Amino acid sequence: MDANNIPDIVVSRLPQYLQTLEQMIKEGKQATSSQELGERIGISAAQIRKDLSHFGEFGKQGTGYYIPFLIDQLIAILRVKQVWEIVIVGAGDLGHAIARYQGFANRGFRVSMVFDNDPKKIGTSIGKFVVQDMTHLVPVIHSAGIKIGMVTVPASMAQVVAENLVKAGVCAILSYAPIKLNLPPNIQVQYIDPIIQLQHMTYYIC
Amino acid sequence: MDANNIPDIVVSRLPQYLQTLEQMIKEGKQATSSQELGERIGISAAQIRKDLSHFGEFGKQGTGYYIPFLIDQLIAILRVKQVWEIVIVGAGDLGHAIARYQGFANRGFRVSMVFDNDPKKIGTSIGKFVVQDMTHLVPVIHSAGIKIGMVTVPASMAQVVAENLVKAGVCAILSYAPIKLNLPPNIQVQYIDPIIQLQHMTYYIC
DNA sequence: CATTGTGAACGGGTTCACAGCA
DNA sequence: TGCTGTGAACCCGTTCACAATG
Repeated sequence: MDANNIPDIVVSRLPQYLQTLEQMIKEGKQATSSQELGERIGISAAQIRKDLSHFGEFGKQGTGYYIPFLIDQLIAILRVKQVWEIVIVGAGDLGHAIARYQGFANRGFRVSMVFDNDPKKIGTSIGKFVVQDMTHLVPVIHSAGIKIGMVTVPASMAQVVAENLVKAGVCAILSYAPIKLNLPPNIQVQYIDPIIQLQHMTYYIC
Repeated sequence: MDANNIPDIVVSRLPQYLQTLEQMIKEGKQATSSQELGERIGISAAQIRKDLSHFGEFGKQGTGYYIPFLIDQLIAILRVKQVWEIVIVGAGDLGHAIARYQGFANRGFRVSMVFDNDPKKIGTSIGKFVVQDMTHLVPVIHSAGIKIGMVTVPASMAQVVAENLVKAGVCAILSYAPIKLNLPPNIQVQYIDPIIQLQHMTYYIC
């Protein structure tokens, strides 16, 4: 069990483990093995054992892993024991879809606010949210203490929006805009761009 | 320049290169170097040169790369010279958002059809599409010759939907459902699950 | 003279294989 | 007996460093 130099690629697999284990619980399973989990996810059993060993000893020889316990450990490691509030910037189709998505609950997140700069959208309702004016973004988010932002504005606005989120104290950004954001190194950034993934697949296709 | 054993991780970077190069063109740039491109994307210059060298010699010593030429080569390598038709299964909020997204054009893709199994949705319009009955999914997609599908149905339906897409001749699937799909190995599958990416970030956050 | 393309060196993540334990 | 945790071996992608060249 290392102290604190865990490879990022290991961390990136933990949410997958968590997702699959929660699926197993839904199916009524109580226990599993590194082999079973590996087959299900599509990686080797040794990989899973080695990954988990960075954080502790969660299994029992001869028995495997008790799923509720392992889930609990992963939730603690990934720091999703608490529920993180999320702000969405961009109330277009995509922002709408995310704001209304029911899948955040029970996985550690909750959408709390939605912003846009379009006067036609400001003040309108999306589910239980009222779209707020982006002009007030920095102070509002700051005083709410929200640390995670999702960017669903057009590419041309994404950089400015991201910078404002950082000013507001946000330190993790998930961007749907197809451009690289330039932000301080202490800010976590991840991207979702379906076209990048589609182009990856067309290289191999048929 | 290898024949055909290019590491998948290399392929996965090509769409990023393409995206950044297209951005550069928009900014009026005509030429670049591995160093400049690398700084922009956040990877080393050697990495970029080595990656590209798998496919050919696209640069000039002392000069760098002529951007329009490199873009053209990448488009050919990724097989997005043609426009790929896409079918969306699931006409919920997310399916709506994707169907109406204007960003596919010029990047090699076009949404062609939308399906759902909800009688209330079948027959309604989303932009220029009429939502079709999922019951007819297999023959309709098959005869249209569509090879790429996007799955935007609830997790509980995703596996069945994906299997139907495969039956219909689809060989690349981009799934937004938070479960691992079990499909034949010759089918390309990619996933988009924002929560997985959020949990990855919360490990490091603040 | 700046920058590419590339063989060689390096490094770190993955796999192996087995001791240890329930 | 079955399966974990882990040091060691292995492998493969990244970086280095430089000859080649427009």
